Amino acid sequence: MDRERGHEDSDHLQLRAWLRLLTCANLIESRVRGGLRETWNITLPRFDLLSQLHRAGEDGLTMGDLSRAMMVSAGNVTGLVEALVGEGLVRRTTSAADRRQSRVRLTQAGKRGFEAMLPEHERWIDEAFAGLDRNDLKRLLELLAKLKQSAKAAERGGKEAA
Amino acid sequence: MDRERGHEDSDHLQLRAWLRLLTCANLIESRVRGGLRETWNITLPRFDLLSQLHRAGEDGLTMGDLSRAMMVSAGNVTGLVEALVGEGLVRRTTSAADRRQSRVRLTQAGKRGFEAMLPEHERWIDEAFAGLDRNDLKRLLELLAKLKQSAKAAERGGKEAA
DNA sequence: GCGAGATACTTTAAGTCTAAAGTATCTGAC
DNA sequence: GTCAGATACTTTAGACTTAAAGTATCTCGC
Repeated sequence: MDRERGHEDSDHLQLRAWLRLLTCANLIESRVRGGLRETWNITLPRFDLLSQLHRAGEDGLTMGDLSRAMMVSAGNVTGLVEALVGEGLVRRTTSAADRRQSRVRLTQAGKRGFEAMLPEHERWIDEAFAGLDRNDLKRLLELLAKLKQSAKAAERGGKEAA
Repeated sequence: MDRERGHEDSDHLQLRAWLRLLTCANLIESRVRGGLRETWNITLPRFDLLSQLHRAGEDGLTMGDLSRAMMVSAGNVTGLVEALVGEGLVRRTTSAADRRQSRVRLTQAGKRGFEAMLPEHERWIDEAFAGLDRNDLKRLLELLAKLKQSAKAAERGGKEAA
C-alpha cells in the first residue's frame, strides 16, 4: 500500500518541473533576444512593451497598465518608455482627468515597425515549439493554466501570511 | 484600413503557450526572489550559483561550467563569483594543469548557509506547484522535456542558418 | 474646504545581464 | 620548437531590473 511513499516524498517533482520550466524559458528567450538584436537591433523588453501597446489598440495603456502587463516594476517602465519615446516609436500624453497618469500609445512608426517584426517573432516561437504537436500544445496550455493559478494563489498566501 | 474587433481564428497555440510559460516563470521567480531577499538577504543569481556548486560537490566547478549550468554569459559569472568570494561563501583556485581555468568551490560557511536555505526554497516551489497533482507534474515534466529538446534543436538550426 | 491617506509615477542605488573586445594560456600542425 | 588558432576567462559599455524612497495628484471623510 505505502510501499512507494518513501520514494514519493523524495522525488522532488515540483523542483524538477521548476528547473525544467526555467531552462525552457531561458532557451527560448535567448533565441528571441538574439533574433531581435541581429535582425532589428531592438531589445526584448522594448519589443515586449511595443507588443503590449499594439494589443491595447488606439487608446494605449497607462504606465501602471504596462507595469502590470509586463510584470515588471513601475520604475522599469519609466525608463523603457523614455527610450522608446526617444526612438519615436511611442508617444506619451498626460491624462486630463487624472494628472498623475499618463497614457502611452504607439506612433505610426511604432505600429509599422512592430507589425514588421511580428511575423518573424512568431516564426521563432513556432520553431522552438516545433517538436510539440497540437495535442501536446493543448495539454501544455492546460497544465500551465493550472500552474499559473496555483502560483498566483501561493503568492497571495505568502503575502497574507506576512 | 480595417479596424479589427477580434483576432482571426488561427489559434497561435505556440505563441500562447510561450506567453503562459513566461507568466508562470515570472510569477514563481518573483516569489522566490522576494523570499530569498526577505529571509536571507541574498539575491537569486547568487543563490543559484551556490546551488550549482552544492550539487557539484567537493570538486566544485570551473567558471565555464558555471556559465553553462546557469545559462548566463561568462562575464556575468565573473562578477557573481567575485561577490560571493567577498562574502566568504565561495573560494576560488587557479587550476595547476591549465592555468587559464579556475575552480570554484563552496567554503564551509557557503555550504552551511546554502543548506540552511534549501528547505525553505523548496517549500516555496512546492507551494507554487501545489495545485498540480503527481500525475499533472509527471505530464508537465514530459512536455517540458520535449519542449527543451525542441527549443535546443531550433537554436542550433538558427545558428547554422546564419 | 481641508487634511490624511491612497495612488501614479519618478528617482536612486545597487545588482544583474549581455555582447564584444581584450588578455593569458594552451594545442596541434608543421 | 614555433606559431596560428582555439580556449578560458576578464573587462567594458550599455541596457535592464528591482526595492525603496521621493514627488505630485487625487479621494474621501468630516
